[in-house]
Amino acid sequence: MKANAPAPEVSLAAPEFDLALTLGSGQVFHWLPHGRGFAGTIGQTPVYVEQCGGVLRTNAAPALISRYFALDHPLREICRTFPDDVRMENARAFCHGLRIIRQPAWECLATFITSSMKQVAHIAQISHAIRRRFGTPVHWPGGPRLFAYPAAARLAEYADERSLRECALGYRAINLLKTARLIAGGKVDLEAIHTMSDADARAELLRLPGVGEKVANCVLLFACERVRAFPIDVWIGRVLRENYFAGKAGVTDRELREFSATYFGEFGGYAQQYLFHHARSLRQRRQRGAQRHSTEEP
DNA sequence: GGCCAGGTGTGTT
DNA sequence: AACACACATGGC
Repeated sequence: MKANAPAPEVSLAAPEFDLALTLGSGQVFHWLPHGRGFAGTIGQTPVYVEQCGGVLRTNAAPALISRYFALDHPLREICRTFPDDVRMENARAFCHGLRIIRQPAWECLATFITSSMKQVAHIAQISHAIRRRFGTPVHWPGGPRLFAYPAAARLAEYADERSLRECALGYRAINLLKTARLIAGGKVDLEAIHTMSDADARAELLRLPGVGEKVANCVLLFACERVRAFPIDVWIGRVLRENYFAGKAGVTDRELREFSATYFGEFGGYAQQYLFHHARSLRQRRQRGAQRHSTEEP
């Protein structure tokens, strides 16, 4: 485990940041625990990064690290914009230091196309399977083999539905393949959405097979800096219904969308991520508690 | 072994 | 616009 962790060559200040929390919050899926930190890729670059208090140590360029982990986001001010209610306050306290990172758009899009009706752990498995099979191996000297996420053009050329199903994509395989072809063929320009309005960028993403409201919002939030984008999945749906609609029956998806678009403010995407991670962590805690309880029985 | 998972596409009222 | 339903796979 500790073998092959490179001597971190660079340090950079990272106040108001929790690396492990950020990487474990379900916005990115390929980072692996390594040495005292994590190993992964940022685009084509193999990266090792570890946190020691308010400092990050890494073998990569500080500018690359700083941009990817969004260390420039004014996190304290962002959290101040959250609405003042009990659930939000608990999530904010629990997620102190969690940042919305800047992922490469294609790998974010592709990963979330594979995410529907999948648990977080399984999304990570699929990401690694696709990287191993179609991605470029990269590594630092003496380090473990890491794989960059294959570009859309690479999947369009080398993958087919069968090989993607072998990566455990199931029925999502054809969607990823068709989307890769649309982007590789220039029918949809992922770069162009960065300069569009939120609404236009969302509409453009919705043209892609396997991309609905939820996945489009994930891409806008995690790859396009649209910090207001508010993905609503089963977890967030439950949080909203239970905490902001008093568990009332018959609340429609449309009502949830309209409520969340305004109530959580200009950094709604951040609020959403805090609520999401908090809710998932609470369940894990409950499950471990229940497990411990059941194993206490004779 | 049934239930659930960071949903989407399709077809029907 | 709202709803029902199918869709693969793995963890618990």
